Amino acid sequence: MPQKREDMIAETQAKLIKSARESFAQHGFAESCMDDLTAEAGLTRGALYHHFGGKKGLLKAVIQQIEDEMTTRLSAIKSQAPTTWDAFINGSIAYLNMACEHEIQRIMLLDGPAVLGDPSQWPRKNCCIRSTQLSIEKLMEEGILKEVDSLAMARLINGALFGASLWIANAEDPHAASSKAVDAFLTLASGLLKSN
Amino acid sequence: MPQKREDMIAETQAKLIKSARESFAQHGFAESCMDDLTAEAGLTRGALYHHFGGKKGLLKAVIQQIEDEMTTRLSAIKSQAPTTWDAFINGSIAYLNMACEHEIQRIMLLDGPAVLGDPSQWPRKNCCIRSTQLSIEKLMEEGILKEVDSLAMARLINGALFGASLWIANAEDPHAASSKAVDAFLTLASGLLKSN
DNA sequence: TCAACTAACATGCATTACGTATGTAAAATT
DNA sequence: AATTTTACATACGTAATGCATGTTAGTTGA
Repeated sequence: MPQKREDMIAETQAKLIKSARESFAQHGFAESCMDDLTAEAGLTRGALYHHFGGKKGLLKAVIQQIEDEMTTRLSAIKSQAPTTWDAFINGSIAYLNMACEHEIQRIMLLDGPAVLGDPSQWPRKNCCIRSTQLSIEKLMEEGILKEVDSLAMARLINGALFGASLWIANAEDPHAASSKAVDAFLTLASGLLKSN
Repeated sequence: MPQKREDMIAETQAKLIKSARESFAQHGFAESCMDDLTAEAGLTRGALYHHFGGKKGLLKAVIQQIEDEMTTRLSAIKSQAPTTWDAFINGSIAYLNMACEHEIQRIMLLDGPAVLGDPSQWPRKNCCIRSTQLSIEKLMEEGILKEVDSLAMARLINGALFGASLWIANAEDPHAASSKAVDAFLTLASGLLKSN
């Protein structure tokens, strides 16, 4: 029985993205070879060029997938928090932890910006920053936070967590570093509160 | 008259670094071609491999030079500040502004970490982070700041400023964005103060 | 249902950039 | 002055990219 075209396409793309994700995470974008990567998926470079237009296009697709997963994980955590402030803090810590994961750090935080530029101009427009921004706006509406530009603050905070994650991932004792980073972040975040 | 060998070497290396700096800043590391780059310096790839061992080695040298310049600029600004807190704030804002400069953003903040990994393990060990860390330690000694891990906090802060710089550099109105970022940063930094 | 078409890939080739091995000339050493 | 070192240039092999061109399988219209 002949296979549906749509399904074949989706399957092919999924295989390529999966392969690319593994290769990019393991070797980095620059050192990943398209021949190896596609062979791993049981395909050739022809399929890659057809569906994604090239290596950068494939990276975009991989990033899109990872961003979707991060968004899902983040919103699950934030939705469990009792207060908006807790959601903000727990979400931030969750983001910090995710940023320490090798795959995310390598693809999303190192290669992504270097190859594709400013994350806010990516396909999914970097939903992690948006998530932070929305928390901040909600907290300001609730009158808990000082008045600031929410986007600017979200950028600062996400950047801070990224900086910390780079440190943690390369520390001799990542666990200890992580705990210090969380402490420091809580201190820093207290600057946002009207009263503390 | 024969030229001193040491001087010739220094001159050759300086020419290569200068060329590389321009090329890396303009085209990015990955898109920079070693043949073009060395030709621009009036040399060939042979000289490059001899002195720097390869493309990454040259990037290291370029980063080293830029870091030295940033350190000089930063310490000049910090030394003019009347108080330790002012030095910290002015230094941070100066770092933010430098991070918006195209050359620094491209080479130090995007390509550098992607190609060479964690900045704290670079030749100059990222003196900008150290500078921030020293300010924080001094402020804690003066009893102005809450007690935190100074290195963790320095990482958070430098990361925050980097995140903001990426935003500013890609904003429609960079000037307005910069001013918002500075405001937001001052708010955030107030979290460090014991009393505010 | 069968012909015409389209799209999903594979294959082959040209280009280009990298890295190294070797060559050479000038300076340093003896 | 002879020898050795070293700062480069040159030449070549290799590998990865991107495109141009196949080929085969699905899809569509009569």
